[in-house]
Amino acid sequence: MKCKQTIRRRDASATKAAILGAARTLFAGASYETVGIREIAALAGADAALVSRYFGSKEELFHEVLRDGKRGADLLGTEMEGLPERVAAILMDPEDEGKSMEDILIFLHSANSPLAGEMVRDSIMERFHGPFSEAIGGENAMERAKLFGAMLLGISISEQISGAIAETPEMREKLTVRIAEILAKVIEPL
Amino acid sequence: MKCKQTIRRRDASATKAAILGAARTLFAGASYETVGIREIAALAGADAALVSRYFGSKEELFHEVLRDGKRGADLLGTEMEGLPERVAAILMDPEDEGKSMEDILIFLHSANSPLAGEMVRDSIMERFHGPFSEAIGGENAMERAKLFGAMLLGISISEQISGAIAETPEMREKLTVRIAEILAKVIEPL
DNA sequence: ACCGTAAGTCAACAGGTGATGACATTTTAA
DNA sequence: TTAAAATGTCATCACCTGTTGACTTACGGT
Repeated sequence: MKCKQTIRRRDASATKAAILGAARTLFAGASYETVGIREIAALAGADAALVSRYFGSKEELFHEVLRDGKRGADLLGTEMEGLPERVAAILMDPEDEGKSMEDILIFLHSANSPLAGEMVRDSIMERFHGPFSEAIGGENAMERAKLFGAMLLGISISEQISGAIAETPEMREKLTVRIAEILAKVIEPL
Repeated sequence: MKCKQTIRRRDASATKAAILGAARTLFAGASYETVGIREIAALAGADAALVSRYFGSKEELFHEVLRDGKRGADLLGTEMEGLPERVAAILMDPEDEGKSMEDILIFLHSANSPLAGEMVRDSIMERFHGPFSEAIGGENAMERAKLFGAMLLGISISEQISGAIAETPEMREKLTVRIAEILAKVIEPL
């Protein structure tokens, strides 16, 4: 009697979504080569064979994860007024745990992968640096956008690695203000 | 007639050093699992078997690479006067190509590895955040040191991924000043 | 010059990877 | 109800990984 506990009813699109979500989560935590198909399938509660079946290959699955991500502008908003404060608040939100910055973490972990690297670098340009430098506008917008991205990246990955920088709520508040100031300085025209 | 071009004379300590150097270079560019022993050996101009033989295992080799790295304080100096300017100059130096920040890149790429992650996180604390927060001193030194590290990390990895932010020498100069200002603000007491 | 030992090479291993095709089961439609 | 289509499972493949042992080659002391 073979009977594996199937949580959800047979539903191709639902399992496909579950796999995509699991892949997103895992790729945010480690590089393209480190994350295995079986691992993704396990987290999604599906069979490993379905990953290849539904997405064609691991590489295409990863591509789909990238396509599925939010654009930087969607996350941060295009309204420049109060942007540093908004972003700082997201970065320091203890509930968030880097979920808002998931795309950035995915970028980071696989940007140097021999197989997925080029894909990632294109995606960074198209989905982040591009729209964001447009939102900033003015002279040297791209340079300032890249610097801004570098800050987000640094803080996000640092928190993922070493845990939250701020431990107490008061410290968090102070740091939020500080980071907002820094980000404002980053965007400031050169 | 088996005759492989042996560049250097037979010298165990020299090959060991070559392997260590190659490993350092490659681990700065990709994660612990992504970099293969055969790849390391090829770059070092040695046989793959020697890697395991001389270092015991890939894990121990990686450990050695970490131990071999400079301490953050060595690289940046403990003299606080003019530190932001100095660091900014290193970050924007087009000749450097992230070589000074190699340790940081190594940290970054393998910090989330299931096998090497813990090792790396310990190393970050011991070799970077620790001495650096001591050098900064004052209240909330650790928090400011972590934020400082996050900036270095973000800029280094961003440059490695997308190439240099500044393309012209003038732009580079402007950005160096800007980054120095930012770093100064980061260190500033909370 | 020779021989022992250090240094390097090669082939093979066990285990893990992504991928695939045959099979089993559930769902849907007639 | 029953057959066909859709969905999920399993066993297996070829390849790649880190590691090891047996082998060959080169060096240095006598």
